[in-house]
Amino acid sequence: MTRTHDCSQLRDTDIGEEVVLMGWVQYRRDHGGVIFVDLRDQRDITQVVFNPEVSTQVHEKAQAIRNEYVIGIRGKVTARPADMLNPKMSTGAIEVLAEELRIFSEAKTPAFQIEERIEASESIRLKYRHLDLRRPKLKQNILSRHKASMAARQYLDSNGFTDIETPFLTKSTPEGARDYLVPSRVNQGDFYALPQSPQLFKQLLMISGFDRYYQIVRCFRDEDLRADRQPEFTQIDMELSFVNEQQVMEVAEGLIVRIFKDVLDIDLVTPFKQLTYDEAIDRFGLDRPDLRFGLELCNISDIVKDAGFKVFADVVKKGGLVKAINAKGCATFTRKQIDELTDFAAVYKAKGLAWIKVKEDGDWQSPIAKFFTDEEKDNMRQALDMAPGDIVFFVADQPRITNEALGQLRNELARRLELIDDNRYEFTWVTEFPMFEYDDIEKRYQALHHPFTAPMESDIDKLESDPLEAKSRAYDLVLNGIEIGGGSIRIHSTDLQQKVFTCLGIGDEEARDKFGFLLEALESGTPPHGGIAFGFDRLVMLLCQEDSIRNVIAFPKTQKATCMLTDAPSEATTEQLQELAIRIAKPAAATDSPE
RNA sequence: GGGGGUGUAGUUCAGUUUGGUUAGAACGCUUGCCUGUCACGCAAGAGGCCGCGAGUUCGAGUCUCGUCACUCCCGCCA
Repeated sequence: MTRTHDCSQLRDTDIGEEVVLMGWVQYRRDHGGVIFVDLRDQRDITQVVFNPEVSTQVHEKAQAIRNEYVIGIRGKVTARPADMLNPKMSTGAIEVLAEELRIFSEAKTPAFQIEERIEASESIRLKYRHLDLRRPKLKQNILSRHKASMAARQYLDSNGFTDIETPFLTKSTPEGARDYLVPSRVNQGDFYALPQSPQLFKQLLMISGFDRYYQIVRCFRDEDLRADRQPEFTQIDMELSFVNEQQVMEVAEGLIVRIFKDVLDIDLVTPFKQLTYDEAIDRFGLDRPDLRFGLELCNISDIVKDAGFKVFADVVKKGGLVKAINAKGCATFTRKQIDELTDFAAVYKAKGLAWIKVKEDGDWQSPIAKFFTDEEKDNMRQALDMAPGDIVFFVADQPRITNEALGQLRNELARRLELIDDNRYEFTWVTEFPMFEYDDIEKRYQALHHPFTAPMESDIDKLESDPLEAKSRAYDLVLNGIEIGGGSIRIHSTDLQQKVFTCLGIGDEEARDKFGFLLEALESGTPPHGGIAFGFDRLVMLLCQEDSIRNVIAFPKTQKATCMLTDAPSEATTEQLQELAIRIAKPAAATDSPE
């Protein structure tokens, strides 16, 4: 028996033809006489009919069929009776009258039904991933992912990029995320690290003279998971020589345009918007603004710096920020809703959420209204465009907290007020990031992007004089409030690289030890270069309108980084550990021996 | 590491507020009937460690404490 067609192909033009179809049984409908089977394969569903008038033997055999059995049938394509067409099926004009049946494989009753409309909990779906992948949504997501991947490869190939693989077993780096370690048997006691990204290798490739590199590559970070974070994830990674920021962004935009065209048939308009980091923070509070709605933040620090309301005035005096959002027409918010929003802001460390409702007569209803002079009120009214029916929310705190809390509140308000159009795609670049931020816990500067990002030329002097003011040549691409990619122009001189290491508190010795190979390579003739990496899973998630990257990864991990299908990770055998010279020393609390 | 949510039949859930005697529904499953269904229909039936462990109580799915799993978020992570 040889398959002649798949379950998506047959139409009324095929009537009379003898065909062989193979697939899974979606439904069996036994009418006592005639039996209908909806036969499903990857591509679609075709109805098969077992009629005792055609063959009593085959009909009898078909009675044993159950859902998810894998069968093959040979038969004639026939027209359905005129009033029995099924317009819901692409193959609904025909059916195949079975003359021969093979049951390739029986199937246990599945843990959940292979149907879109049937809900199943995430843990069940993960445990039986092979079944979930049979269902339309997940299957479509995986196919979209493939389309996106093919679009990227074709675009990059036709733009002169070379796909070059880089090692997975590589060297641990001190900056950035926690590494996944792999013990070395040949070199007992030593460990490889799985790459957090191929960053250094792609820079080395530029130094090698491959002037346009790309890779769709797995990356590994041993950090806690989120809906949009898995321990292993995929990047579209690229690097170019002899380019500046604008050139990288242009190529990257072309890539995104191509992917949206091929996957969704959407024509995006380029160039994308560009915001500086400072402007993004000022207007939206976050470095990944969602531009699908307004509700911009307003800095009223100057207006309230001398106000009788000490909470505001003191914050400004200590170098903090007072900012506000006007939720137009939302003065109807109840006390309960305001409390919920206050709790929401508290998650981001805001100590409070002040508010002012503007009543219909223009008067303010607010616990804090009495603290302001008429002039301050007028200024606020003007700055915030306050009209009857509005409610304004305020956060006063250190700049970071004010911006983060109010920026997140902005997103939350938009969700609650349903201001977000799910079918819109608002891209923006965010540029001119700071080089460093200060880590209060480790008492040192940390690279906002990574240690190989070049500073803006005009800011090189600030590396020593005022590191926090130095801006970098980094850029992020943000789509609907989600960072989907980021990159930078890199440092291509040893001197500058060493200066940046110094800022980061990486001494000469440590630099030689950890990055010696890079410093060595930089001295061997390095082209100016830069690149970008896209979070492929996140991108596909957005293309598929999913809210978790687990739904676009064939075999994802749980929030505790386990695989419910294979039960990984699991213990190693004593022999394995001996070969690696590893002894397990779990904390005493983990043993369950009685006291 | 911290906070929230969920956990009851194969699956999705109700029941938990206010403890009470036999834990329900839908879908699925099994069997029988049915020659035009397409989420077929009709009839009958099977199916429960109420996540796990302690405790309170005459009595716990329900209350308390602990614990485990899944999930969302903060921290962490670009």
